[in-house]
Amino acid sequence: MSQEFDPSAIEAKWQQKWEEAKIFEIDLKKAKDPYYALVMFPYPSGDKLHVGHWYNFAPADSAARFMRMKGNDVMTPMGFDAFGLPAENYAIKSGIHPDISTRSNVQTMVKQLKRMGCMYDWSKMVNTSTPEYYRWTQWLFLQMYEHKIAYKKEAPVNFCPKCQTVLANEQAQDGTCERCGTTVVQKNLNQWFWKITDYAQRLLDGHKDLDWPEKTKIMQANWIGKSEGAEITFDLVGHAEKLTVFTTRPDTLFGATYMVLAPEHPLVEKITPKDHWGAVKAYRELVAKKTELERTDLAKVKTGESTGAFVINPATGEQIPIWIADYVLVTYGTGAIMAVPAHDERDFDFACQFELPIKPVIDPDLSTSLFSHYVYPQYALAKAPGSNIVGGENERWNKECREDILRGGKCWIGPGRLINSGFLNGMDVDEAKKRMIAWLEDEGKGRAKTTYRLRDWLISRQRYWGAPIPIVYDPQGKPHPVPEKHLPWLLPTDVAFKPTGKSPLTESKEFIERTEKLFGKGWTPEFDTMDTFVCSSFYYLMYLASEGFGMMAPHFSETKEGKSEKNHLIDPHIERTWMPDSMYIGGPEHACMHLIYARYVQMTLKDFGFVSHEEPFKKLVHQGLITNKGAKMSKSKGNVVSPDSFVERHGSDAFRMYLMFMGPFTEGGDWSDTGIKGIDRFVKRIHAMFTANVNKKVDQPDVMAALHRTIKKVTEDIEALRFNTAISSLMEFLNLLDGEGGVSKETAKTFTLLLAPLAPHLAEELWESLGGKGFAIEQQWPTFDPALTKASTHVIAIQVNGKLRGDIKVPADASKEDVLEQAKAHPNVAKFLEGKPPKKEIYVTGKLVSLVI
RNA sequence: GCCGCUGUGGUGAAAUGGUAGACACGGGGGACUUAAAAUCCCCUGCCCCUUACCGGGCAUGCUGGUUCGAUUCCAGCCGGCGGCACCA
Repeated sequence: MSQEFDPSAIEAKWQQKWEEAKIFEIDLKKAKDPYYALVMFPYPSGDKLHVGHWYNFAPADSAARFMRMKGNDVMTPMGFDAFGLPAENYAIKSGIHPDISTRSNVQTMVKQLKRMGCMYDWSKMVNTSTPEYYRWTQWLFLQMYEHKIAYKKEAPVNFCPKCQTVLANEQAQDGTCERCGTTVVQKNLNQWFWKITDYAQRLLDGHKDLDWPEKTKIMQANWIGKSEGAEITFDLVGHAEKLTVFTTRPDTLFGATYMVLAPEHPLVEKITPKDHWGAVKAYRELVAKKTELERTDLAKVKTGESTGAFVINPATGEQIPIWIADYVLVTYGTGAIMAVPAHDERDFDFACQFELPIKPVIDPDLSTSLFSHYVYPQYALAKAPGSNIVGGENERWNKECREDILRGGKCWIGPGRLINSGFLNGMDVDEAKKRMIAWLEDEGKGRAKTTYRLRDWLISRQRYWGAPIPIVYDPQGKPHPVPEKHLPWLLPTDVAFKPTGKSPLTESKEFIERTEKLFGKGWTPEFDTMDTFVCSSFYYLMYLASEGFGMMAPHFSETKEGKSEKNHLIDPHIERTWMPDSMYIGGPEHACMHLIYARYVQMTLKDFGFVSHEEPFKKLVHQGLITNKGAKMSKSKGNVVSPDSFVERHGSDAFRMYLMFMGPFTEGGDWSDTGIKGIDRFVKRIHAMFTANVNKKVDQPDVMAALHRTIKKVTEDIEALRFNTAISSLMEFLNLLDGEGGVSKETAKTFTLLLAPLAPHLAEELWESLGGKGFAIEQQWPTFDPALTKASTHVIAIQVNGKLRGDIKVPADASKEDVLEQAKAHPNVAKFLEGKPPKKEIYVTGKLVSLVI
């Protein structure tokens, strides 16, 4: 019957034909309907491509092929995020230079990717570790420097004393070194930052125009962490200096009974009197020794120390004590808080621990009078109308509070009305916030203030395998940018990979000599390299920067005719045509890193005038995660599944269809190869049907109706990336043809085109054998005739009181009356009607009758 | 703790207010074969009635609600996954 079917041979044949015809190479300037289909570029790991990559790339390719057949000029590029730690760690272990291992990994992965048969435009490939690429990473740094976005300040790094290396946060996760288990220490280094915080509001505002998963936008919004509140200034007792705090609850100022500074706060030394200094210093040292994990452990008891200093609460005029405690973070707000223990859980815990006064200022009970006989149900405090709990009663109050903790009491953080709060009394929380801010502004003691959790981007890495920061220091240590004409500022190669505790580039003689030769004696280069997230923050532009600009034009850094010409990243016309990217597909793990950095860099480039759009990625989709035995695939767990043997056995078409058929693209799942057989059979049956059984002149009307329904379903499903159901509807149609014993040539060709995005090689082979002209991928996507999708008869389900009691077959144009009549006449239905007329009769056209008795 | 997602046969799943389990895998039975593989055909959620046909009941994590009708919408609870986590 069917001739020998050899997917490997077919796939190799068509991959070669596609390449020879260069049909996937896009002329960026001539595109009329540009569609930029982008996937997150991979890291060229020694693990090669695994099924997770396939699960990302293959369906993305199917979607891109579909868009091409719909008539778009589709550009879908591929590249490598090639700088980074794994190659360097491998070099430390093996002595093999990262450039060599990276190039070899890239080569292997390109080969594997080509075996997939995706329609990548390889002429536009990028590799972030090549000088042609990283000259632009450095150019970006210079732009940031010129626009005062790049700045230097001291910041701690994780350092492993045993390995003598700086560790990324992910490598130091539970406070110990990932590799040797040694306790990680914090070291302060002078490092480069990019001011991303200036863009916090724009990063939030931009979300509204993005077709992104809501989940991802929420994650970013939480990461940016906008808080609105007030900054309040407190006068210190006996000092000229003032203490400023940030609070989201200015309404509770009357309830602020003490202050807390972060242990690292600079005022601590100035305000602590001698008799408290010993204890304060000891506490600071204790905190400094704690690991990040110990410090952020929520289960632990709160610790702290009194400074012996006081401030004046501007609302009450009372003196309140200043403490230091490590539950206050020096990195957020002003590094200091006003503590309102009655209405903040952390302050409440702390106050109970150290017996500090707790003064309620919010009455949670909105339904009863302001002067209810107790303040909180939890506290069960007797309270006379109008009395002030704190005044003169601190001792008793604390005692009862502590008893209450033993009973599981808590503070009140919800809404309510203000009490014990002078001019705020009786107001609700929102109103009181506004009134308090207005009062503070009038008094010159505070103002409305918005704070973000987002921190500036630390881009310095004390690592070798990254783009060198293009900065040199004069003999006085003042930084100067490396002029653009010296880009790429090459990564030196005379470096051994033995960790010394310093940035590896400090070992390079060539690097230091080069700097002195160009800039003068005593000048030194910046020895740190850039975070790899910098490299990946603009790579989507570099794919487009191929003609006369960007990567292919290093000469652009030269001056022409003595004029100083500005370096441009990208041809403005191409940028306007192709950006923002039409579809971006990649993993959700990048929600708060790459996907924020790329948006930020795009915004800065727009501000500098190099691009025309504020947002790089208009539509974003996350593919699901493929796990193995419930765990994320990783080399260290030894559970990485290689696609190669499956591809060899079943072919790329079958393997990619299997991945798509497994379930919804965005959901992923646990890896299992049971079921690949089903797709294997499907592929073989398709081949048999459309080579040996194209034996009909015309197809029956019901076959034609099914065909048009299939076109409709497959079109809508691929558009929505529902590849699993697209494939199952093709299976259903093939099952129907099997029943018919054959198919017409016209229908065979249409089916072949429907298959083309999903099984591209097989589709080409069938297209050729059916006598189609050109490539299948170059054909118009089939359209359906809505009139033909309609069936001539309907099966109507009949429900009595919501339960299915039978069904009837009626012509599609049957009237409601006829259908109801027939439904009631159905013997099993009549049995349940018991001869009585139904109370209610509902007819859903073409589908169902519902009778109520 | 907070935020988000998720829960359906032995398995992957489908159906987003209208016949729950499409399409597959696996399993059982049969055909072909010396045999196996491959291929093809039939059966396959659980329970009850029945020789059989025809029927009936239960079932989408749990408990309620809205509706003629709920896997789908609403409320509360339980389990799983992911993110953030002393952010004032």
